Amino acid sequence: MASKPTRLHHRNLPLVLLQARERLLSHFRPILNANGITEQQWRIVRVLYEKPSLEPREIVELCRISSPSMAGVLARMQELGLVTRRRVDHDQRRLRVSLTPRARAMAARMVPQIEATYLRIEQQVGEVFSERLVQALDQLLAMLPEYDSRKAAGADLSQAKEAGAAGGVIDVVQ
Amino acid sequence: MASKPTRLHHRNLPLVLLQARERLLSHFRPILNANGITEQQWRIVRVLYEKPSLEPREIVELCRISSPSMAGVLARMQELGLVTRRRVDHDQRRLRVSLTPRARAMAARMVPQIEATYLRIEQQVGEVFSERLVQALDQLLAMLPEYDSRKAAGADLSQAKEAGAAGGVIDVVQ
DNA sequence: ATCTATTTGCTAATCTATTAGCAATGCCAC
DNA sequence: GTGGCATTGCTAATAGATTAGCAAATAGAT
Repeated sequence: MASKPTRLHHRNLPLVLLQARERLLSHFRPILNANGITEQQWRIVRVLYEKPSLEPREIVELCRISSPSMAGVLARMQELGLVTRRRVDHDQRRLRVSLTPRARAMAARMVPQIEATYLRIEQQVGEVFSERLVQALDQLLAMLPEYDSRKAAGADLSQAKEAGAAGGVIDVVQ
Repeated sequence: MASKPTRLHHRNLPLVLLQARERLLSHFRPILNANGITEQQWRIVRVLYEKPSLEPREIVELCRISSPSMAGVLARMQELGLVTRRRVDHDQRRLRVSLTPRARAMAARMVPQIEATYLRIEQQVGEVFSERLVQALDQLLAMLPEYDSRKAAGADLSQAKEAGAAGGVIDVVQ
């Protein structure tokens, strides 16, 4: 396939994404530190703040935290009095996680600071740019399927096309 | 300060960036696993593959790996026979890190696979989209300065404007 | 020449990611 | 019902991230 290049001609895109994320996080981290919670804990607080309760596998999906990590994170958060965990009656495997009143109060204090930070960032990079960037990232996620390491042979692009069509994706970043 | 919102109106942009990065990495991870190296190790191999040697602080900067992590990563890579470390004569603090021939050979085997994966991804999301996304992320990095937690008061935007002007940044994502 | 301040790489402690695997529960076909 | 099968949450081991801090070496000012 195309003369086997021995040098890399592409930027390290995952690295650029990492750097962009770190740059952004540097603006939010002081707020998290001031409240004594970690990034992952805040992601969980943030999604639980919108709903009365969620199950661990839902939080795993919403916060992009792996299941093995989630076990430890939730245990520590319970230890800190941020969440409660209780079994679901009709299915003893399952679990429901909720914010404690204390965590909910903390989130209410933090939300305005987080929002203010987003506004300050939009002021620096431009609101339009900011919105289009999010849109572009959403499009990437819609067009590029998760790689399934089990089906190594026989590249199947139908999944990508489905995702693209389903999401109503615009041509490009535009 | 616009009336202290108690709900979040912005998408979690760092989370979206994380998800995009993970989605991309899922396509590269099999290559790394097949060669028995981690993401961070590959980032280091990749930059050292282009140059004869680098110093740890340069690698830290290029690979976005924190200095405390770098110590352990380089120690493990030396243990695995991937890199060599030797002191600089005229400055006993400093260090020069190089790839071993074995690591260089491994990189030469991996580069074509990495390149092929980039091409496959570009095929799925569109080459133009891919290039514009990188461009947009570069613009974000140019416009948004690292937050300096030391200067809390007196927001100074001059740094952002300088960076924007210096980089020859286009209006928006476009 | 000496004293101070910075640079460089490192250790320590805690938390999270990744990979593999496992016990318990529930589902479902038979 | 019962035996296969998937789901749910978990543990264990290793690697990295984050925060704080530290010793040695160097550069700069006096």
